[in-house]
This record gives sequence, C-alpha cells and structure tokens, in this order.
Amino acid sequence: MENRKTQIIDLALKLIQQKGYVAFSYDDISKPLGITKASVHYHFEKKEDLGVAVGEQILQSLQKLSMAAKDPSLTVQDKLMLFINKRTEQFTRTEICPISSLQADFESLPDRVREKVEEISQLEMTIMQTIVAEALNKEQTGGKDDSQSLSVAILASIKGALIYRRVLGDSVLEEVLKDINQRLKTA
Amino acid sequence: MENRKTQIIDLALKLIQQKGYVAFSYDDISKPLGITKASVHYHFEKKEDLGVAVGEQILQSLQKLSMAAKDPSLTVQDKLMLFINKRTEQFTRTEICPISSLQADFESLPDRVREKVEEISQLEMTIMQTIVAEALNKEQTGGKDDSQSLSVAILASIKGALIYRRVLGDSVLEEVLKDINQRLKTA
DNA sequence: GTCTATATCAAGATAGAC
DNA sequence: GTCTATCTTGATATAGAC
Repeated sequence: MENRKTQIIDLALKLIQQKGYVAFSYDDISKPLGITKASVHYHFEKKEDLGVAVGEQILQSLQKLSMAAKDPSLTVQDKLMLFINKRTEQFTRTEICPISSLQADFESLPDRVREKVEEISQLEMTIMQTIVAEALNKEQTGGKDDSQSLSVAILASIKGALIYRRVLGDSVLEEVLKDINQRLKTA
Repeated sequence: MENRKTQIIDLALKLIQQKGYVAFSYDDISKPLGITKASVHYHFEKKEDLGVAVGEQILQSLQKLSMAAKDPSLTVQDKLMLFINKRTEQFTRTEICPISSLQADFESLPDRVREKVEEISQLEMTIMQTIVAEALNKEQTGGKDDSQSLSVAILASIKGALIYRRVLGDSVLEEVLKDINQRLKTA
C-alpha cells in the first residue's frame, strides 16, 4: 500500500500541530492506523525521515500558495484570504500552525528537519511580503519601506494569535484578523 | 541549601525557553548544577511540581509588570518599553518567550501546569490591554473599540516574532518593533 | 540535602518470520 | 507490507545510605 505512506505523513502533520515534533511518538502513529510501530519504521526508518517528509509536504503546500501569490488574475484580497485561511481554518482550536510548532521545537530537531524548517520559514515570509507589497502598491499611500515591517508584523501576529488561541479561545484570532483587515484597507 | 530550589527553577525556565517543557529532562537540570537527578527530585518530587514552580515565577514577574502598568508616575512609552524589554532582551536568539513555549506544549502539559499557563496568558493579555488603552486615550484619535484588537495584535506580533527570530534571525523582531512603534505614535 | 542504586516505563530502532 | 519479538536508551521516579 503506497497510500500508507501518505496516511502516515498526514497523521504526523496533525500530531505536530497538536503536540509538537518532540512529543509525538511512533505509537501515536501506529495505533490509530491499526498497524504496529515496526510497520511505521518500514515506511520511515527513523523519526527524522518522517519529519523531513512532513516538512516536504508543508513546503509543497506553500509553493502552491507562492504561485497563487503571483497570479495576476487574483485580487490582493483573494490572496490574503487564501493565505490566512490556509493558516487558520485548517486547524481546530487545539491545534497550532505546524510551522510555528516546528519552530518552537527548533533546538531539538534533527539536522535535516531543521534545514527544511528554515526553507519553509523563508518561503512563508517571502509569500507574505509579495502579497503585502502588492496591497500597498495598489493603494499607493505608505512609503515602500513600510511594506517590509508591515508584512513581517502581519505574519508574526497571525502566528502569535494561533498559539494564544489555544489557551484563551477564538476571540484572540478574530481580533487579530479584524486588525489586519483594517490595516490593509486604510493603508 | 534553600537557594538550590531557586537555581533549579531558574535553570528550568531557561531550558523551557530553549527546548520546551516536554523536551527538557532532570538530567539537563542536574548536570550543570553538579548534582544528581535524585537531588533534583528531592526539591521537586515530580516534573509537574517543577513546572508549576516555574509557572509561579513567571506569574509573579508578570504581577510586578501589572503594577507598573497601572503606575501613574510612568509614561506610556516607559510601560511599553518595560513590557517589550521583558519579552525580548531577556532572551538570546536561540530562546523563545517561555509563555509561548508553554503554550506550544499546552496539550502535553500536566493539569496543574496547564492551569498556571491559562492564568499567565490571561494576565499578560490584560497588561497589554491596559497599556494600549492608555496610549490610545492620551492621543485621543481612534475609536475605543480599536483598542482591543490593537492590543491583541501587538501582543501576538511580539510573540510570533520571537518564534520566527530563532529561525530567520534578529531582523524579524526588529521589523515588528519598528511597526509597533509607528502604530502607537500615529494612533 | 545529596548520594548510589535501582525500579519502571516509554520511545526509537532492528531482526527475522510470514 | 506487516507482524512478533527484542534491544537499547533515556527519562521519570523511588528507596535507603551517608
């Protein structure tokens, strides 16, 4: 079953969102899928291999988003919605963004997973910069140097809100999204 | 040595900033202090007990900050600086905010630690709201309802920046601080 | 208060049968 | 491709001596 591999990656991603890379185990993978730990090891010999595969999937998902961010047939609002939905509605309240989760475990990650996370983080930042730059150019108000700190601030606030939401509830994320919308309207 | 207890708590806090609650071990505590694991267990029988003690220390630190936030002899700028310095300069680049770290590990925390983290998160949010509300009243520009989403957005962006910084470097935090300063000046 | 020693358990990982 | 069985390691935790 070549599909098993996909099942395992998908479940590992979900577990990273829930518990983090360090905390999830091969037991957490095998039991829900009804197979043994040894079977999981057959598909991914070491946990590091599974971590790399999850990172690769996140990267590919971001690459699609990166394409969309450059698509001239989409409006800036569409692109922002795409980005934010991907980072929010995808997760339940007890889950956080998998990228933030991997960043929080950064010091404990095996080398190859760490490299993936660096690549992912850089790409995600670039995507947000692309979108915000287009939003600001369209409206032609602020200086161009604001674009950089604005995009970093927006990305950081989304990530921070997703972590806070887990403890204080959905209102945290709602307030942040409200704030972002307002900023980009009046920019 | 009653001071040992403090040493252990301080080191545990640092380890939580570096690796997270799940990833740090009693070995990480005992070795640098030159004592055995058993000795650490004497001071904190279970890891949960140590976790609660660390949470209590964070809480007390925040309570001081909460006092300062209400002090009429301080300017709003002073208060913001106090808050931000506490959340940033305190950590080296490889460390994240201990509160964010505990929030990221939230699903794996023992009950009593989890409750502390809830208390901490709520207090931190309240402090930021107090400061931002004062900043907005002084300048008398925006509507009062902006204050809520602005304070949540600022807090979230600081937290998100500290996590991102670990991977992409100090510029992430610098951009976010630049953005926050600009927002509160022109608010 | 700190030690040695040990119990217990869970996790990552491997060998070899089916 | 999945299984049983086993190994190894590291982590939490406890007992009892000094």
